[in-house]
Parts: sequence; structure tokens; C-alpha cells
Amino acid sequence: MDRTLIKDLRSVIGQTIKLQGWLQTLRDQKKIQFLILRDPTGLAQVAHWKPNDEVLAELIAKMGAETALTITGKVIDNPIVKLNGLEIQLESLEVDNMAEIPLPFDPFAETLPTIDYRLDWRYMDLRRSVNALLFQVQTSVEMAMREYWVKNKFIEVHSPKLMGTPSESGAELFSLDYFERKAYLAQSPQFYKQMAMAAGFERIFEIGPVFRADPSFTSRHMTEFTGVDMEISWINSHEDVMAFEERWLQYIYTRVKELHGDAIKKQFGVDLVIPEVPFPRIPMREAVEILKSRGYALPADKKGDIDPGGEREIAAYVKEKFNHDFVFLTDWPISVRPFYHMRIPEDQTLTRSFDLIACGLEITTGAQREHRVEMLQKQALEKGLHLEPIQFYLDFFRYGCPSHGGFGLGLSRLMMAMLNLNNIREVVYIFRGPTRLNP
RNA sequence: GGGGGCGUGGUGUAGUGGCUAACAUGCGGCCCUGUCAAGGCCGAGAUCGCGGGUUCGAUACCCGUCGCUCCCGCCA
Repeated sequence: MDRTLIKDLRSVIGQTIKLQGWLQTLRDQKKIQFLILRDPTGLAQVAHWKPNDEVLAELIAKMGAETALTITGKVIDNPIVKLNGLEIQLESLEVDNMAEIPLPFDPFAETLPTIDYRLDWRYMDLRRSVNALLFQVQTSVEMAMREYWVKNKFIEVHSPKLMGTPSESGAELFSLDYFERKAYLAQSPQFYKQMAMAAGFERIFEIGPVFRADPSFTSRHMTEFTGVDMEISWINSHEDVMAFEERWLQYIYTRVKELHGDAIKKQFGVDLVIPEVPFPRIPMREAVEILKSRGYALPADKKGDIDPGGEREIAAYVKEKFNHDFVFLTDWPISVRPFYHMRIPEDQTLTRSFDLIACGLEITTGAQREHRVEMLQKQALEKGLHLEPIQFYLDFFRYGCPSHGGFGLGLSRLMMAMLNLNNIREVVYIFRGPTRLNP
């Protein structure tokens, strides 16, 4: 017998069907047992008249909540039943896997344990329907990203995560033994996506793991996360990159709203707004002035940078003034940008770079890259870098590399912004942080 | 790395310088002709994170330590 999904029960009234799922609750009375069974599509009431099978009744009585079950029974239309006016009269029951009693915690209780405890028992936590939806949405997000890229003739690449040399600074790298020498975990695919531009691929993307050895204890940092990166050639400035990203995001939101808009509204209470293009753009110098005029005190040592509180304040300003959840902060000073960001010709203290803030959260950094090798060398030296370790990278720009730029986006951060969740641990499948390597 | 907060039955919380540390939920038992967030009665379950100090007396106050958490730094 094929499995029937709970959402389809109304179409098989009168038939004997098979259901598979988890025991949500058991109400065991004198003569009758009610089993509420949960599958990924909903809940259904299964009734067992105990005198029909006393042995089975005893087995059922011992089952703990969350036991995995396969049952067969006849679907009855019964308006008295509050759960969809349906019930299944139990005919047979097979325990696939008994749930031990007690559970570490009840995922369906009104109050949940703290996040740290739930992460210890992540598979139980993931049984909550909000989490199933969350990862369905994430699947659609990635699908939509790819749909848009493929329509626009992008090539997907997978760059190595084991590196022989530290790429950028070195401080936040994980190192490990690699046969007779040291290797490092990639903290960004930056160099390799630029290499694809030197290879003439013109438009590429990568979705893959990124490692950062930062001891960051915040609700938005992880030591391993999924980076969404892309790079395009023959651009005139970072404006071309932003113009691509905003339309790409608009497409993603459109697809997610089509596929999950109602469910998101119901489960997260979020009315997904498809962002209008163009997104507001604010040069950093202007952003600093806006913050001053709103009485937001930036730390003195920031030198043209903005702290997270400032980003939230700018987001509030943008929401008030443009009614928009996204804002590009552009033209960052060279002091806070890496050596490979291209400088603005008219003002060499600024870079052709941007961050994208979504609902006050930094989700993207992007830029036009410096593709002229002599400029790149000069800028690397100014940043105090040694050229030898990055020579392989500098060589990309010696034999005909087009102008190019791109961005990196944090997948989980996008999910936080989209679903209005304030802790990245809630959004990522398995969290990795400075003090968490399990499960 | 710096700062703030928290740590009480399995879980979530309350609480007070002094009798047997409270409540919810969960768990066990009994009762209830069909419940439906089921209900009723009974019961088990906490050396109040750990170490030290103040005090006649500490779960409560102080110090240290560990863990968690949030913020800053850093970033996606």
C-alpha cells in the first residue's frame, strides 16, 4: 500500500490507507485511544477502540511522544473531530522506532529551551514545523539564485577550500596539518573567483563553505558558513555589480513569495515584501553625515567606517525616507577595505566598493576589483602585504584580464533578514562557532 | 580580545539572609463511553553551576572559576 499524506486525507474518505509519521500526542482513555499523528504535511487523529485489540492497546499505551509510526486505517468523515473533521479508524500499527521517555525536550511545548540546549538536540529542534519551512524556503532561495544566474549565462564553479598560503590577512585563518606541511581553510573564494575572470569565464558564481577563525560571540557570526559569491567581467564600476545584485535579489524574493508567501505569513508572521529596484544607495561620507544629523554618535576611531548600531540607524533612516528594507552603502574609504578593491579615480582615498544592508544587517560586501597588476602591487605594498605569497594571484592580471567585480553574500544572514529572525543559530542547519563543534 | 546579563527538579520560570524551595509543563499511578491545548485525584523528581568568603545562619550578599547568552571589535 502506498503512503498517503495527511494533507490528502479528505480525498480518500471511506478508504483504508497507510500513514507514516510521528506520534504528536496520545490521549489514552478507558475504552478508546486517540493518537495524533504528524507527518510533514499536517496532523491527523487516529482512533483505536481498545476492546478490538487489547494487545495493541497495551503497546500504544507505552509509546512515547515522537515515536515513529506506520499505521493503516479507514478514513472517516466525522464533523465532531476538531482536527479537520476527519479521523482514521486504526486497523494496524507498526512501530518504526520507539521514542524513549522522557524526551530531552518537547519540540512542541509552549516554551522552548534555550538555543544552546536545543542545538545539543538539534534533530529534535528541527522537527518543529517552522524549521521545516525555513529549510524549504532556503532551498527555494538557492534554486531562485541559480535560476537567475543560469538565465544570465553564468558558470558555476567550486573552488578549493584547502589553501597552501594564507590569502588575505592571515589572522582569521584556520590552519591544519597537510602531510609534511601546513594548509589553511579558505576564508573566502575571492582569489579563485577572480581567477575565473582571468580565465575568460566572464560571469561565475559559487555557493560553498567559508571558514573564519574569528572568536566572535554574536548572534550573526559563525566560524563556518555558506558563502554565496559571484563575479562578473567587463564592468564600468561597482554600480554594475549593485545593479545586478538588486535585480537578482528581487527575483529571489519574487520566487520565494510565489512558493511560500502564505506559509511564511502564517508561520513567521512576515509579509514578504518584494524589494523595488533600484535599492537606495548612500555613499559612506553621506551616511556619516546622516548619522550625525540624527544624533547617532559614531566611535571616534571609526575613520569613515560605521558600526553595527550605525548600520541599524541608517536602515531605520532608509525605511522612513524610502520605505525600503535594503540599502547599499557605497564608496568606502581605502583604510577599511582590502588592497584589491579598485580606487575611485577622482578620489584616491575611496574605493569602488559597497556593502548591502538588509533590515539593518550587513549581508553583502562587494566591489570592482583592481585588475591592473602594477596598481594592485602598489596597493598591496601600501597595505603592508608581501608580494611573494600572493604572486600566483597577481599573475592572474598579467595576460589579459578584463575589468571585473562581484560580491559575497552570507546565505544565513539573508535568511535572517528575509524571515525576520534575530539569531543566526536558529537559521543555519548546524551551527559552528568558537565553542561549538557538535553535533 | 573587551564589556553587560544569566546559571534553581527533565524543560521553562518564580522566589526569599532563617520552618518541609514554589509554579507550569513533562514523567509515573489511578479515575473518566470519544477525547481533541482533554479533564480530575495522587505521586516521584532540585546537594538552587562549582570553589572559597562574610554571617549564628547563604539558593539569596562578596570574590574567584566554569558554562551559556547578548553587545562591541571583526565580518558575510
